[in-house]
This record gives sequence, C-alpha cells and structure tokens, in this order.
Amino acid sequence: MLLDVICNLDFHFTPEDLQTALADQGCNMALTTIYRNLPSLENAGIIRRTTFMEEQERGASTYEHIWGKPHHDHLLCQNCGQKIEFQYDALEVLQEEVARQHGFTLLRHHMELVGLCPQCQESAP
Amino acid sequence: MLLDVICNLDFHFTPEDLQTALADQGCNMALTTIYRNLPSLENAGIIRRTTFMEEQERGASTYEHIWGKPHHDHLLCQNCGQKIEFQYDALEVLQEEVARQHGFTLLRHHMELVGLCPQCQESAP
DNA sequence: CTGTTATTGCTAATGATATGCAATACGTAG
DNA sequence: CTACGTATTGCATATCATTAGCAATAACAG
Ligand SMILES: [Mn+2]
Ligand SMILES: [Mn+2]
Ligand SMILES: [Zn+2]
Ligand SMILES: [Zn+2]
Repeated sequence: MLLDVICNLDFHFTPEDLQTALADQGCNMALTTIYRNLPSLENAGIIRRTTFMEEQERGASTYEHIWGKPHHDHLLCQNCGQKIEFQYDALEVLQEEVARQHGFTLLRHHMELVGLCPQCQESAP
Repeated sequence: MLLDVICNLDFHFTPEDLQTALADQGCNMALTTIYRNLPSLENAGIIRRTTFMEEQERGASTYEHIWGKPHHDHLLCQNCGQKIEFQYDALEVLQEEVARQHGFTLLRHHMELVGLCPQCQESAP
C-alpha cells in the first residue's frame, strides 16, 4: 500500500503527506510505521530524501519517488516555494571534475539552486 | 565574545561547539543565548548555515564563518567525514545558466559533493 | 491448526530548537 | 553618579520531528 501510494504521488512528499494519501485510500497507517519503512525504500533506491536547506527551518523532511526516473536536481523559488526539476549534464561533468581534482571518487551530490521564479520577480521586485 | 570566538574558529561549528569555545575563554553563555544570536549573525552575513544533507541524520546544524571570505562549496568524504572547500567558477557559471533557462533570478545555492577521499578509497575499496 | 517470525500501533523517550518570563546588564538623561 | 527605560540573558518549559520499547497482531511455514 505504501509503495503504491508513493508511486502515485508525483510531487515531493513528507511522511505525513504519505499518511494522508494512504488514508484517502482507506488505509490507516501509523506515522511510526511510515517512518520505519522509509529508510528501506530509500536503500532500495525507490525514493530519495530531498530535504532542502532552503526549507529546512522547521518542518519534516521530504522525499521523492525516483524509481526508474533519471537523476535531476532542483531549482527553488524563494518566494512561492515552487520547485523545478532539471537535468544539466554539463554540471554533472564539472562536479566529477572537481572531485577528481581532489582525488575523490564522487558517489552522489545534493544541489539546490535558490532564486525567484518569473512570476515572483514581477510581484516582488 | 561570541563574535570573537566565531572569528577564531576556522572550521565548521555547531551551536554547542561555540558554547565550548566560549567556555574555554572563560565566558559561560547559555545555549539558548547562542541559538538566539546565530540568526542575527547569519543575517549580518558573518556566518552561513551549512547543514549538510550528508550528515543531517541526527545532530545539530552547523555554521561557518564567511565574513570576508570568498564563496565556496564543499566536497565531503562519506567515510571519514572530512570536508574540503573548493571554488570552481565554471560551476557557478553553469548554475546561472540553468536558472536563466528557467527564467529564474539566482540568489544563492547549496551544493555538496559526496564521495570517498583518497585515503578512504584505499582502506575501504 | 499451531508454533515461529516479522510487522504494526501505541506510548513514551530523544534531541534540537524555540518561548515565556523574571532577573540582570546597559545606556542615557538628569 | 544615579535613577529609569530598554535590550539581553538564563532558566525552565514547550515544541516538534523522529526513534525506541514493547505488547498485540498479522504473515508464514510445516
Ligand atoms: Mn525532484
Ligand atoms: Mn566551508
Ligand atoms: Zn515564485
Ligand atoms: Zn575519507
């Protein structure tokens, strides 16, 4: 059930979002159970924790469904909270380059770009 | 005193690290007070919160002294926790490019590269 | 059907951070 | 310096996300 609900969510979600989505399907799962299962799903490569430094002040961490989807990073609007997913291979290549320069083997990265979306640039200039 | 201690720390620190460093100088400051003053120092551009997704699981957030220092990002060793600071202008340029492609005005970013340092590559291959 | 093991829910513990408030330090006008 | 209003502290307590303990329940295998 948990897996099913996760696969049908297309946006980033918190453990509580999952509980709500499950409840909508008639499945009442304790939050504790959800918290207990998230690490397994993460290790299995089905979800990824995407807690953004930008929104970290207070509040639960967020995850996203990544099974079968290509890697992407995020662009966030500081004002409206909108999240845009992007892929930019040249960036990934440069990250590898930085790691190599320091003799590191790069395993993964977390990159978030924070700015103002087109709409928010106008309304709050 | 707080400001003084921060300026003499050259590594990333937690609020508790600050308390310890202050105590070493003979100044006993309540943790509450430190927590209360960190946001001001951050707004003033003296420190920056650098909580890494990599070490976020449990534990306090970390800050670093940035006043007068040029911008940098971090390369972390997953195994030994070592942090390396780097500047790589080409990366920053590409980040701007991504933002522009989506009509965003880029304000800041958070990037952490996680991998294995040279030493840890040998000991845990 | 029955004993064995894995998963759940409930409740209470943790640990970082925030808040209420009274006590103290500070800065300034007299 | 001296008294008073304001800003800053410390202490105790609240919050809130996440975890742990444990007994109840479901899943599984023979
Ligand atoms: Mn995403
Ligand atoms: Mn740094
Ligand atoms: Zn916006
Ligand atoms: Zn290492």
